[in-house]
This record gives sequence, structure tokens and C-alpha cells, in this order.
Amino acid sequence: MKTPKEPMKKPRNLKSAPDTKSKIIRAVGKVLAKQGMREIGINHIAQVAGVDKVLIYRYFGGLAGLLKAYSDSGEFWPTREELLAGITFDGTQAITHAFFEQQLRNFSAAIQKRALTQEILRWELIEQNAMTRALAETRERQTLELIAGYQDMLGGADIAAITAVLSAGLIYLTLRSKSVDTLNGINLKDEQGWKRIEDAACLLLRGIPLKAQP
Amino acid sequence: MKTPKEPMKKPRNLKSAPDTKSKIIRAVGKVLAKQGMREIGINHIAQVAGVDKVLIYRYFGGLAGLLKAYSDSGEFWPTREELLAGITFDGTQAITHAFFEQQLRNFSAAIQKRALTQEILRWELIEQNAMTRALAETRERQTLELIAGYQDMLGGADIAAITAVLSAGLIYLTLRSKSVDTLNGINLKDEQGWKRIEDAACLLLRGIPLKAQP
DNA sequence: TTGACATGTCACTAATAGGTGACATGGTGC
DNA sequence: GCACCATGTCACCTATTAGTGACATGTCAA
Repeated sequence: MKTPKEPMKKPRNLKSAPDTKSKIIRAVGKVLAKQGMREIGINHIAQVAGVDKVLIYRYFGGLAGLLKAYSDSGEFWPTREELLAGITFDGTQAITHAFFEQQLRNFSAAIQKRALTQEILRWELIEQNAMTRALAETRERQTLELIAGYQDMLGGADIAAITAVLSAGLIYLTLRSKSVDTLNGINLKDEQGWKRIEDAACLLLRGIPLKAQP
Repeated sequence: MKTPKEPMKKPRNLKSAPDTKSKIIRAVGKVLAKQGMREIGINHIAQVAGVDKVLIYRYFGGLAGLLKAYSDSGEFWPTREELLAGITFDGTQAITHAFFEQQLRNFSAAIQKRALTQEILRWELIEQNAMTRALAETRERQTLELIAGYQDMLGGADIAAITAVLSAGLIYLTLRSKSVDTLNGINLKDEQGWKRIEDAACLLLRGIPLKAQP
């Protein structure tokens, strides 16, 4: 038996629902970045947001709705511009291996700096929910758009599969780097080790046959 | 208030500790394979094993000890023989790209058929515990041994990094295939899609410079 | 035979999870 | 002024979690 508190100690701010909703959504990001998916739960989010959990049910219908709302709220994947940074390509030159190599290095850097994205990628491996599904779809669409333009610049190689293998490799090594220091004797926690990895990926890239220049 | 049961309904089998221990350890594998790491807990394991959870504390000291015991109990990683299956190599021939390609395909198949290993790999991305640490160490040692012999057969390429990238790619795509149907437009749930992936990886492999034959 | 020990059963605690019902309060439209 | 409704607070529920203490019973050694 608990002794009831004096009700209404804090006067609520009326008409503050949008503010409250945003506090809740931001709390999802906070928890995800700091503790990872394991700590995502109604009670914990409510506590971090400084909000009563009942409001999560009222405003988002529950955890699933909240996650969906969260996934609609931010930039979780490298943009096309980010991937093409440092590349001058006007569409008229012949495509070179260096063109792909730069994108690969940009991709690697982009993934590594997004701690939140890494958490979401981890989550996607464990379970499906409204959020992971929505994000995966968006990503799939963006990637397909990007690589569609490259297919006929190659000498018949399967650009989708090549991209899949290499980006998967970089993603996995990035995710793994949080929980382990070295893999195959490579230090995943310093720049030197990552240079080895990216260099290796670029070397592999050289196996792709490009279309002969016209 | 619960009504106390008649004590000792089931007569216990005396001297059955080894049997009980084994039941508990097997339960870890069962739960891991069927429900994944999320369901690994003292209560659940005890229930699946059909055993009182107190015995887990007594015999293994808790969850950590149990996981360590489990990790010592099985084959979770492809053996050297499995990787080299279908390859005839007596150490005297010059090494070829086909040699590496076959190993890559063997590795891909080996990972894909080990549902339990996949769960453990997922787990390693989420947390560290006695079990994941022990398994990762064993794996690291085996891999280093295997590739050490290859380094000087190559024309100066970083075999450790290349292996890391490609196997990481295959692992990630395998793990991802449980929760998603297509990635980059590739169907991860049928053989055709996996043929595209393995072919792409083999194509990449062709970028590695081999040592000129003497 | 007796006593120590290994094995196993059960009841219990404390913490935390997800989820719901009741209610106070203040702004808004009538 | 009055009734409605959005906002917010709180107390409660049931399930499940990890972990511990108490005790019954069969086996084995002395």
C-alpha cells in the first residue's frame, strides 16, 4: 500500500502536446544511442523523456507507433551527396575504378560516424518492427536508385551484388568494432586498421571489369 | 499466498547430475536456435531443460558460467577441412584464383547452414559475455592460422584484410537474410540470389594479384 | 547404523516490464 | 456560466525476471 502523493504537484503546461511528443521521440534517439536497442521500452523511454508513460500510449498508440514516428524523424542513412563527396563526375567521362573507390571510402566513413545508424543496423538483425521495416525500405529504394545508373557503365558485372557484398562487409566490420578490438589480426579500433580494410576493399574493386571506352 | 504443494511428487533420480548438466547445456542450444539470444535467461532455460533453476546456479554459478560451458561444448565454426572441401592442393602447385574462390563458396555454405552460429554472431554484435568472448577468441586463432600460410603466395596483397572484408560481407548478408527478403534487389531467401552474391564475391577476388609462378 | 553430502523441490523476495482505469485541471466553444 | 475535451498525474494490475533460503531424500563412507 502506497501513500498517495499530493496530486498535481507540477502544474502541467496546457497545449503542450507537440512539445511532449517531441520530447518522447528525442528520448528514443537518446536511449538508442547511449544504451542500444536492449533498453528500448515504454517505461525507460518515458523516464528518459521525463514524461508519464500513459502519454506514449495516448499519442503513439504504443511502442510500435512511437518507433514508426521516430523513424520518420531523422536522417539515418548517408545521402547521395555524402557518398559522392570529393568526386567530380559530369556523366560524360568514362567511369574509372577510382570513381567507385572514392564512394566506397565515403560510405565507410559515413557509416562509422553514425552511432545511431549502427544501433539501428544491429537492431535490424535481431528483430523486425515498424521502425526497422520503414528504415530498411527507404534505404533499399535509395540504394537501387543510386546503382541503377551504374549498371550499364560496367562490363556486364552485377553491380547490385557487388555493392551488396562490399557494403555488407564494411557494415559488419563497423558493427563488430564496437564489441571487439581485433579481427583477423586487424585493429578495428584505430585508423590504421581501417585503412587496411578500406585498401583491401578497394583492391577487390579492381577485379570489376569496366566498359571499354568508346 | 500459495498453497504449498505436496513435496517430492516426482522422485528425483539420484546421481544424475551429469545428466542434468547436459540437459541444461542442451537447452541453451535449443533456445538459441529457436528463439535467439533475446530469450536466453535463467528462468527460460530452466523451463526448457525441465529442471529447477536453482540447479543452474549450483552447477554453473549462474548464466555466465553456463554460457561458458555451452561454448566449450560444440562445433560452432567451419573447420579447416570444411573450408578446403573439393580442393586438391598439395602445396607444390602455384596458387590460383580458383583456389580462393572455392574456399569462399565453402565458407558461404558453411555459415548459411549453421543456424546456431548465426545466432551467436548476432549476439556478438549486441553484447559481450563469457560465451561470445570465448568463441570469438577461438575463431580468431583458427582464422589466423589458416591465412598465415597464404600471405606469401600473394603478390603483396593484405590477405588478412581481404579475408576480413569478404567474410564479413557474407556473414552480414547471411544474418540479414533472416529478417529481410531482398537487399539491393537481390533475393536473399533463394539460391539464385545467393549465387549472384557468391559470384560477385568471386569476381572481386579476381582483383587480387597473385605471385608470379617461378 | 549414523552422519555427511549431493541432488532436487519449492516458496519466497525484490525489481522491472507492459498496460489500464480513475481523476484533476485548465482551455475552448456554446 | 457551463459542458466538453485535451493534457497530464497517479495508483494499480498481472507477468516475468534474477536470485536466495529452507528443506526433503537417496547414496555413500565411516
